[in-house]
Amino acid sequence: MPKRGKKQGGGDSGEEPEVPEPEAKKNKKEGAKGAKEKAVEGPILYQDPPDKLASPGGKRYTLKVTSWNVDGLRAWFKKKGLEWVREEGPDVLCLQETKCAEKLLPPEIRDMPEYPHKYWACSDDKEGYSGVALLSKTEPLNVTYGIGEEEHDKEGRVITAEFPSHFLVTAYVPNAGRGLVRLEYRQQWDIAFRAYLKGLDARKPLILCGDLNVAHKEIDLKNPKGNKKSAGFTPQEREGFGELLAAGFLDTFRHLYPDTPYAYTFWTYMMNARAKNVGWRLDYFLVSQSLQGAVCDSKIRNQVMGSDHCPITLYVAL
Amino acid sequence: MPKRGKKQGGGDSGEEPEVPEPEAKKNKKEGAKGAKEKAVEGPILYQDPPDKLASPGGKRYTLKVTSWNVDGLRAWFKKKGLEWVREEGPDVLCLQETKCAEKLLPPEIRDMPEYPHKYWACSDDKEGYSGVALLSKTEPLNVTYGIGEEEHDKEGRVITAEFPSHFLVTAYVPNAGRGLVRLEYRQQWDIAFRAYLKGLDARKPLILCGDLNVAHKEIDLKNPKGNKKSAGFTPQEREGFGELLAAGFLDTFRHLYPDTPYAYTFWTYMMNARAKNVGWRLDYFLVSQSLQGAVCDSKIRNQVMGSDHCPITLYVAL
DNA sequence: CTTGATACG
DNA sequence: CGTAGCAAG
Repeated sequence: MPKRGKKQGGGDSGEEPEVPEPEAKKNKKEGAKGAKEKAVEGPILYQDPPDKLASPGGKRYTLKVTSWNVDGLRAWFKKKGLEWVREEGPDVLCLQETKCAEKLLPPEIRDMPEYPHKYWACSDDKEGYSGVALLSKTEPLNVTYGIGEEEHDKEGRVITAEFPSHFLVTAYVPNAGRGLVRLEYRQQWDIAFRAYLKGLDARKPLILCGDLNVAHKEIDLKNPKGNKKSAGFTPQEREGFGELLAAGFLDTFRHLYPDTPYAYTFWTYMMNARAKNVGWRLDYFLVSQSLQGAVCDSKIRNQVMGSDHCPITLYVAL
Repeated sequence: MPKRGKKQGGGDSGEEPEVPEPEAKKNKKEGAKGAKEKAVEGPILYQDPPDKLASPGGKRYTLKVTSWNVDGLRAWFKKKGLEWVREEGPDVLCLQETKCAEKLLPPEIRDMPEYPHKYWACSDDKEGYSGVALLSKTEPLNVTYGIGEEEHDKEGRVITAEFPSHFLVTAYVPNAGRGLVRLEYRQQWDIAFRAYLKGLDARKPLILCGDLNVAHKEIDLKNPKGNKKSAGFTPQEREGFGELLAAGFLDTFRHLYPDTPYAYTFWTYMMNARAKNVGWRLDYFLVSQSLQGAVCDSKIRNQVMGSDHCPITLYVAL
């Protein structure tokens, strides 16, 4: 294999073969030029609708959670990610792929007064790998790290905060890797993680957020055809996600917007994918079935820069 | 030892204890304020005098050579180093620390028409380490790589070009390393390299240029007191240089400017050393004694940016 | 501090 | 492409 080839051949995330798009004219075009057959289409963008702040039952939200895979907290911080968070003002902020030991955190976030309660997890072995964080305005009753299984808890991937009415879990699910080198492990993870969540759900309603590293259905990524063997869209990972839903959880965004395409939360930095909206929906808010009626909105802040993922925000009326 | 301390304690290059400087007022100061005892002195800069284009005997130069440790050719290229070279227009350009395999060279330099004759050396083992280059307007009679000793020729440190009237050797001498871990090897190198140069010199006059990784005397670095145990200013390295001169070579800059202080060619990127001119003279043009009368000038282009070393230029009338 | 190689995504 | 760590200077 080449050491640093520009292209790797088929299958990589972000590739976009020239498949004609069915709804090509839905979005903005340059002007109303008489479009010939091979007219150059603008990229198919996605505009998140205005936030709904009340539940279907008319109850105003009582909890706002933002989740963001920051792809390196220190770089994200330099790119003003935290300033956007201040404007968004969630009650709880969950971050994934922080890639930063606690002692190396920028003081501005380590000491951030808006979130007096901060919890950091990082990889035991590899410095600068993985890592998640949970910052809260109110103090949780209890906070735990990992999923209670030795072999899955070495990489700082899960934090669980217990609140009076619910659990909040943030996760950075293992990537299956280039060449799917870690797909087997990922399947083990999916089983263990699902069992963990079921256990929590049996005790209290649960909100799960984070980078689940899977696009569930074809609608959840730009190029499903070319990515059936890519990490994040293998049948195994998609089925894992299906089983999670079957275990009693709701994909809040897809529940509210069952047929909305082009709504992605991740774009590879390569090939200018983000400008072309060649993306994947990898970041989710899942909630216990019992919370279905409490969900006000599930947002994708896809205009917000600072990482190869965008932030997502959930409003719930608990 | 700390993993990433800001300071390492004494001995590192670039450190500047507050020794009162004898000629503190030689150079430009802010204004003519009545200077109190602890007045803040501006840094002691160095201004290279105008180029002398003729030899003491009145002969105009026939060869102009520029040498530059570029500290990574690709980064240097992005910083427009080559544009300065085009203005300088030497007949031969010698580069050290290219850190670049030939196949990864920027095409603009790989194909540069001004220098039809280009020679590249790089480290056999470690990619992106060491490496030198020699580019010439005229074609050498012969070009060789290394010094003819297996154990010293694995790191792409020497290129020798034979011209009708002289040899031109460019070298990147091994750094003795933090904690002097490679000082022993450096001493072996010095012996072997000196023998190599003597062999050439017995055949034809010789010009040696490059990063010799030693500051010869106290005048050749800003902080001699604090660096007696630092790589580049140990007694062993300084004596090695002395023996090279004793073998029949002339330090052209020091020959022309025997008492000029603050003339440096390297400044660590750390601690803002270059702005304060806390530097070292590590880059040299040495010539065979027989060429003494041919030397027109030996310049230090210390205003030129693009690396932690500045370029140097030699004019000779051969 | 800055370069480049490497791992990972 | 971009973020980390690392080795080297």
